[in-house]
Amino acid sequence: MTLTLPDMICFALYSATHAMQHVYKPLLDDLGLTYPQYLVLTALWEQDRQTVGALGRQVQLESNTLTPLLKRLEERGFVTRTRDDRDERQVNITLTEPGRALQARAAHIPACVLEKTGLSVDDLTRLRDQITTLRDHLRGA
Amino acid sequence: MTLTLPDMICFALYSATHAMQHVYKPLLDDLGLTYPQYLVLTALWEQDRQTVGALGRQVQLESNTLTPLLKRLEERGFVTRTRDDRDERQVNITLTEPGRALQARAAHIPACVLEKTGLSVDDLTRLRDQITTLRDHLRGA
DNA sequence: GATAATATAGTCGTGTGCGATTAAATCGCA
DNA sequence: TGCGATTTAATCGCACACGACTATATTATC
Repeated sequence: MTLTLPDMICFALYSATHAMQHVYKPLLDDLGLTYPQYLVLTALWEQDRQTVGALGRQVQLESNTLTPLLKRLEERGFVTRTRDDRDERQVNITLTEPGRALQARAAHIPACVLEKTGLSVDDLTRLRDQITTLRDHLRGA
Repeated sequence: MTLTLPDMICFALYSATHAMQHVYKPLLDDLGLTYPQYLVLTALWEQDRQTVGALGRQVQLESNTLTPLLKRLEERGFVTRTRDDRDERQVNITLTEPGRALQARAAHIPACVLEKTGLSVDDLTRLRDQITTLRDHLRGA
């Protein structure tokens, strides 16, 4: 049995993810951020000073992806990367003042995206929960 | 207002897409295919001999992504790339015999993935339709 | 029939993702 | 205390994605 692309839930996810990033693109361009960089900063705005590993568990990325991304954020002056004194294996990521200031400049983004979805907050919340449940099943949880 | 990652539907999509690709990975490794390559072949199994542009409209990718991907599929002997005689701007992508044979070797994949989702076919169908609707809204349809 | 506009693939540069591996620090346990 | 196992980032190589641009072919307009 072979399904066609429109029948496949994997393709629905794949193409919806790309469409979502396409909506974010112009909004993030104004801040000079890529989409994964925005996700990492969102985690840091919620909780500053996290290790690479802790950030990775939140955004679901490994150090092989995060390390170069974080170096780029450091080059742009949004975060600092410092070895932990107590455990030198770990690297602490801390927001700089410009990095913190981005939060205010990004505050309008969720409403812009919500409007583009054409769905109500309730519908989106339900859909988000279903997608999250699917993801957790796939991850073997 | 700033949402946390678990609240964001964009992150639900993003992380679910990665989890889905993680499930496909070992299944596709057996065939020597990447996930986007599998999507392109799915389109060709449904309808052989398509132009680069037609394939791109189905999998939602541009020629800058498709051309190198299709060259790799050609190198592996799964497709041929030939300029159209009537319109030399277009390149026709055609399955080879090994490329067609892959369809049978991939036939078990949908059932394997379905099982990993832990959801019923009905639930998945409903979820797929909701995600597709969201995608089409985001694309401005 | 010449030429501007459009369509189609392709090229290039940047930034992810990720499997495999490495280097260094810490931990566990005899 | 010493030493193997584990943890943590980082490195490397490959394959997407995609914006910007290019080259060529076709179409439209006069």
